[in-house]
Amino acid sequence: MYTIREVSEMFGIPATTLRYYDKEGLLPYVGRKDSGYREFSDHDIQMLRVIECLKKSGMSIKEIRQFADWVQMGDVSLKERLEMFQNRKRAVEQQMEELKKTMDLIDYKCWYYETALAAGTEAVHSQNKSEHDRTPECEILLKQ
Amino acid sequence: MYTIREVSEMFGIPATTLRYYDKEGLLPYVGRKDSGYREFSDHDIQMLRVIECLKKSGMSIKEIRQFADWVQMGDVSLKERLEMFQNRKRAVEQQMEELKKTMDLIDYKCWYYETALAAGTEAVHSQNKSEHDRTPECEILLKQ
DNA sequence: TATATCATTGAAGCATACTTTAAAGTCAAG
DNA sequence: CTTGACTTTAAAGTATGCTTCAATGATATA
Repeated sequence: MYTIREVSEMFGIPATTLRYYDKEGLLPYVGRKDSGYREFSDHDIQMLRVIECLKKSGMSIKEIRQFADWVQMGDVSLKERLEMFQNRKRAVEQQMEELKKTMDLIDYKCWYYETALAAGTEAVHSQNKSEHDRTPECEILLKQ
Repeated sequence: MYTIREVSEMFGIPATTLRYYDKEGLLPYVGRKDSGYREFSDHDIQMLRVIECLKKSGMSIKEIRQFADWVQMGDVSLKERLEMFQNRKRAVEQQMEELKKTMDLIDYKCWYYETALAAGTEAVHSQNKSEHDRTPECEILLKQ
């Protein structure tokens, strides 16, 4: 069993945020001591790991709450939960594709500014179009 | 030259958002007709592509505005702009690593719910720990 | 047992990135 | 030359995800 502060430090999430998640129904199994203090179990730690994962996959608090509700419903919601993770898989695959394209443009811009800096002026990229003959992929990049 | 509507449809960005970007200083070169209507040039289209890229790399409007300011300053800011894109490169590399870890947990959860659904109950994953002997990577996943 | 640190709550506040509204002017087809 | 669709603005509003506040109670250590 862990205090809210221990969990906070474990995840690098502010205690206020953990209380917010609890209030929003994302942590339905967090227990309480007689004093009213929250008691986080290993199960709650697991749940938090999944919450972090779902957040990184692009889900909103509301959508994660739906998942938490399904968890509470037990085996009747197994299908929904499977479908949710399958959808998340697709979403993350798309995000990865997007990031690759983003990286391509960034790589081009790094090259663009490296050569411009070496030349002392950005004009090297507009004055003679011949550079594109040497690096045709840049044109493709800029057209996408 | 393009109207705001044409650019909006070109990028799938609402015209209101384009006006917002303009107001925030992200599109410093957008011209105007005599009527006051915005005129987007190919240069502005390029800028928008870069803005989209920087957004996807995790930059805020404020930070992108800084970049737009550097662009306006000309060659004196070449170093800053190069460093910015180099930083973006690192940021996107980190995001990719994060996404991979996220995907690992999602893949585990897909397997978890596929087998649970096949068994008709989630209990297959708690009743006999022997499953972990067959799939030790799952333990690693859950511990990370 | 004092006291510093930690926890609780509901409610209000905040930052970001838009989005909507309202009133007014422009454009283009018939 | 009208009419309907498009554009302009400033300002207010919205959604999301926290974060802060203020008042109050719990815990731990010297």
